[in-house]
Amino acid sequence: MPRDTLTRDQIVHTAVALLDAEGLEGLNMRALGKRLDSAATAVYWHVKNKDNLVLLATDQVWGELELPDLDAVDWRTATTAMAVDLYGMFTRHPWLVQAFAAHVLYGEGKARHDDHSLAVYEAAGFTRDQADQAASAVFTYVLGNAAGVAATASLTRKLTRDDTAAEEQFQDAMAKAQEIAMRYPHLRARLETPAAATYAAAPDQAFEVGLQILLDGLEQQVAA
Amino acid sequence: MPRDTLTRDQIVHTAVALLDAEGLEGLNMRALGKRLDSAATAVYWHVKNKDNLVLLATDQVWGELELPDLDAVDWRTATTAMAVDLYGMFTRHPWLVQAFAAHVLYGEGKARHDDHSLAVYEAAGFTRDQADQAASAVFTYVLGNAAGVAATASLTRKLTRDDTAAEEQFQDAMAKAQEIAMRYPHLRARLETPAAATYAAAPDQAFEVGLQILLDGLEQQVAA
DNA sequence: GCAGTGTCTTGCACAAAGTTCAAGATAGCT
DNA sequence: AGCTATCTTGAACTTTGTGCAAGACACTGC
Repeated sequence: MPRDTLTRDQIVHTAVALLDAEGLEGLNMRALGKRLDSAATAVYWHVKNKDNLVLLATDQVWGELELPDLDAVDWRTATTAMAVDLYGMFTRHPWLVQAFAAHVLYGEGKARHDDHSLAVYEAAGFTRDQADQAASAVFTYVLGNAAGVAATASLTRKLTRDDTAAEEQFQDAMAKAQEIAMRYPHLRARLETPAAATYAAAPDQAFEVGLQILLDGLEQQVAA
Repeated sequence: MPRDTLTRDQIVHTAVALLDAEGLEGLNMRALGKRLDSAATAVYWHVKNKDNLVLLATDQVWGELELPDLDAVDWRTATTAMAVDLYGMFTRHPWLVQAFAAHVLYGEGKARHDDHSLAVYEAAGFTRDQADQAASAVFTYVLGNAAGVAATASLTRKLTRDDTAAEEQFQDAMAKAQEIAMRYPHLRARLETPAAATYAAAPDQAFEVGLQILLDGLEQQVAA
């Protein structure tokens, strides 16, 4: 064993931690080096470049997912569990969404997840095309939700860090948003009612309800 | 009129063009300056910073959307049209997705769109909460689809530009992806059949079918 | 016509960040 | 003990965002 040498695994792990804490634009090689107690450039021996590092981090994170037992539960329970789990992954690692929008990321983790999805749908009586469609639609829906979460996370990070200037900029944006919303009748109605905080304030709940609606649609399809 | 001065509008327009052509990471102030035939830093007189510029570009692009006449068509036709239009916007400007995942973007354009969505659903008999939920779910679904499109667009750009190194890297990734897929039975089955090109090759079609499924779910909800 | 002022543009410069490279350090092998 | 393969380091180059001071231009009032 060479002295106290870096590992690719250790680097990826640290990168994930950094990404979680600082977001995609907060990841930089020098900061990573500092966390690893090594020169920034030492990383380049183990990893081709930054893009590649993000890709490895993505693969790593997919490993967190648990796949439900196919025989133990009905398909809606199973797909709901998978979708919620996926959503959780994105929530824990908001930078993932940006990574997904920026590069085509297909690796072991996604393959494992997709395969299991397809298995669930096919076991439930979906044709192969229907299963494809269902898996794709659900993943897409989760990803879309995750984008909202990621945006919010980025904002939150900015606000908790340099509360000096960012705070008032935020207040400004909020005020402007409100002013805009007031000019549109349906949005206005929502602002003017106590129950205003419906879905905007509870993205997780909106996600789950929407998911069930989507699954309703899928169920209807397979029943026909 | 001062000589040949820059306009904020002109800058934003050019920025959109550059973003469309080069993607989010292809937008830089010096390139923008070159397109505008001015110094890169001249932009800073009209725009606070790069983030702000992207935000303005986003607003600009929302203006492209057409809103269907509420009385002319039934709600499914209307929402389908809106969703497809939205999807088109994301397809034409893939960088939008990344922008949406990176910042909370709420402006005139989104407000206008949201308001009209809500109007459609409420006119169709959805309760207010149901309308909220429906609008959110559909937008989210479109955004998720757009993420896939954006990723592909970024890849395509990379491939058409420096075909030298990127090409073989791409082939490499494809080969690896295939190798992975072969280890998972359901994915493998899809690779081994002529009909393999189902949804992976036709994202637009998958989008529309999935959208209808989601709308089925929503319809069921309002009928109950 | 001319000085003055407000509006915009430019060039310079700096800092942050990705990446390369040559040189150094270390562990194991002979 | 020396050689080599494996890593680490520091310096350096490049790209990119952005601040700043100085300049250029048009329009005003005299």
